[in-house]
Amino acid sequence: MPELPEVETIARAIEPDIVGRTIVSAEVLWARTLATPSVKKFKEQVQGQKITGVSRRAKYLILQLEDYNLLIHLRMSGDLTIRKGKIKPEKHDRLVLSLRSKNGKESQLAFNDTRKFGRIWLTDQPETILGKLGPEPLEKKFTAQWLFENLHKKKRQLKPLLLDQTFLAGLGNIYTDECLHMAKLHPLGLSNAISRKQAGALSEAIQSALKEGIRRNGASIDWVYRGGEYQNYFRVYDREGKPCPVCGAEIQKLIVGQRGTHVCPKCQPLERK
DNA sequence: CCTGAAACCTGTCTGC
DNA sequence: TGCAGACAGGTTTCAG
Repeated sequence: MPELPEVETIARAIEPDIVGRTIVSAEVLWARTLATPSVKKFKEQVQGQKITGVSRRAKYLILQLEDYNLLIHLRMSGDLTIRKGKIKPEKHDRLVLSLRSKNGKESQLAFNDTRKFGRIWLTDQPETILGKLGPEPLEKKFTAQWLFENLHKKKRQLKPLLLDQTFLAGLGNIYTDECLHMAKLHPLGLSNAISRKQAGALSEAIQSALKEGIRRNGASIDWVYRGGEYQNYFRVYDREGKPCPVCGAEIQKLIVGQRGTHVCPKCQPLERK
């Protein structure tokens, strides 16, 4: 499910329900969910910590605790939900934090992750994990100029490069297809062949696709539903065989960097190779 | 440096 | 109906 707009949506949704609460205990139902530290240390260290803030960097959710940061990466199928009271874990719950508010109300923050790819880190050195990420596409460091210069430092296929979180942070398979279509660029185009004008169009497209995703509370597909609506506005993603909203040509599906990739053959021509 | 393949997992859908 | 195979929003690691 989660790319930048979905993670942002979840961060905003859970923030009011968890900030100010104290973690009473932790239940770890799938040990490998914990990237660091060990289950034993995790339980000891997290217990008694008050949650002081919630934020997002790239696709990581960050729960700020008094003495640590709790980093959560949802990967393919992870989700976070708040449950009131004391209840049994649900199917596919991998880690559950029991919380208590000032007035003694109990609730739980559950990390549910069907495919078990998600990871959680408890650390006082978040930079060791977040430090290698590229810029946030919605922050001021990310400009048309920055994008042009950095695309030209590499000679890589556009789509895999945009998916590379050390290059730019937050895009995933859906939003990359959408923004390449908006910018009329082919996913297999080479990064160093992009003109200034194309880089400008791409930077605009990236920001507008992500902002639209956030505005619509992300995309909800399959079994994960958060009330997001962006899936109803896909231009190319998951629309193989359907008409391009711009020119009416049939959307084609191909594989790029092992990922299903959707393009309009007319709007996004591939110039040679 | 760049690309592609495989691995990590479970569930759903498609085609025979 | 059953079953094999493909595929799914992400990332890491390895081979060439």
